[in-house]
Amino acid sequence: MPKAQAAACHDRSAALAQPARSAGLLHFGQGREIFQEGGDPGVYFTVVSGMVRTCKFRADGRRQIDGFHGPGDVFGFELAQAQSLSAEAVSNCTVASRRWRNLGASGRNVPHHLFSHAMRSLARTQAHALLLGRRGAVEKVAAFLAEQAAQSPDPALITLEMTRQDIADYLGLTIETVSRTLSQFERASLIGMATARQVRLHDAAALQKLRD
Amino acid sequence: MPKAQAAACHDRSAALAQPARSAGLLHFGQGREIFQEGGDPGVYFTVVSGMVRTCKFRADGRRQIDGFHGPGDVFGFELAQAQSLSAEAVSNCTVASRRWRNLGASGRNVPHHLFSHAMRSLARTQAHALLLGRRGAVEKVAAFLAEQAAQSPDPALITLEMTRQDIADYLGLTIETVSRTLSQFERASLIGMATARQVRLHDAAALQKLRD
DNA sequence: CGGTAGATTGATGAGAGTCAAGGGGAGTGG
DNA sequence: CCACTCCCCTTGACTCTCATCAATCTACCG
Repeated sequence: MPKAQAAACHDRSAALAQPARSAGLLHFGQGREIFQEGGDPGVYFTVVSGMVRTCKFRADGRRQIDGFHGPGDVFGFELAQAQSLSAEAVSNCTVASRRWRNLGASGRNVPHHLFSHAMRSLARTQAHALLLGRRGAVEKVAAFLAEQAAQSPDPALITLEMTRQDIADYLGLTIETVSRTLSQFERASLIGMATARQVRLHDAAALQKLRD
Repeated sequence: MPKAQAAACHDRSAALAQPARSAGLLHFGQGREIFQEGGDPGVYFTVVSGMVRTCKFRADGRRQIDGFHGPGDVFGFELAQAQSLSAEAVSNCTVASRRWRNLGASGRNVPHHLFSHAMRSLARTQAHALLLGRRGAVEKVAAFLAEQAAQSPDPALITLEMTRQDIADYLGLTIETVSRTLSQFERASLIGMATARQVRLHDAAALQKLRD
């Protein structure tokens, strides 16, 4: 089965160590697993520093990334659902875990911030579904760059914390297609890449057009 | 532009009539618009009978369907976000509208049922994103059939209320590919189609495997 | 100075999109 | 009751994009 190769690229057995615990904050080294499918549904997390990915593993070993989460972002809400995702550290990162009671159908009210987190997760996931619905690698990669630029301190300079494989699994493409599309953008002078992880947007307007 | 053709297939100008109002319940004829992007964010809806689709229209006229909603399902929560979707009646349907205050950051608690709706919308959207991330028409269509079967009174007999175009826009495929894939399933005796809208699952286990 | 993981590039083929031409089925009107 | 029409669906032929397989290339680290 040819797809087994891709699975090996992000073998989960590589991430087994226990995180350091310090005043409710958890630290994870790059690639470490933060929680896995079927974890404790009574907690959720906030990213303090670094970047986290939430993902789903298929039966055939293929991986699909649900989202990238930077400082301030909340993740792990999905645990309340049957939908179980796992989470891993894209880079060295610190996350804060919070316990909460899922009140079930108890009829009690819910703290506003929890509702707010749910709504933001919903918006994020809808945007992702919209992205995945696009046909064409160009549209997807352009949309991805725009998304990253929006979260960057300097919207013209993106520092990608994730690998090409991560991007591919997020966009529903292969690593080669992502790479080729970025090269294509560079040849067209839409972007410049000092290193593979440093992307400068030369023509944001043109990229905007490519998004759709 | 070749894609303009597809846009004409679901021209929104065809749906302009006002719905009948009766005790908070709204009735919509097939194809009618229930709300459009940028509508009143202070209401959400529950399907009483029939089926509703929520969708997004792109600049080039292409349509992407966010979800299908049957009796009991809640939709329109997205209105609270910048993410605006529109909603249309797939079949003749009745929906109940409810008003709610989006409390913003007021710090007050939120009624539990609202939170519950948000979480279910989140789960639904995540499942859809997972579906769209699949590569291959076979996987997508098989997953779609499984999804429909799960909501059907008889899990072995699906009555599709939506057109092939709806299905295609939901799966990120073309109408031809959806049609061909269903025909392929039928030739393989995985399903049987008395009419184009009546699908009998002959081999649910095999379809399950195709989902991946 | 290797060694390794990540990234790029090329060649090739499978699969989905596109364009185009028919087949029903349901409703309408004669 | 039949003919007509419109819309939806299906099927075929062809094109093109992207996945796949394979070979480097680069940067980083021991």
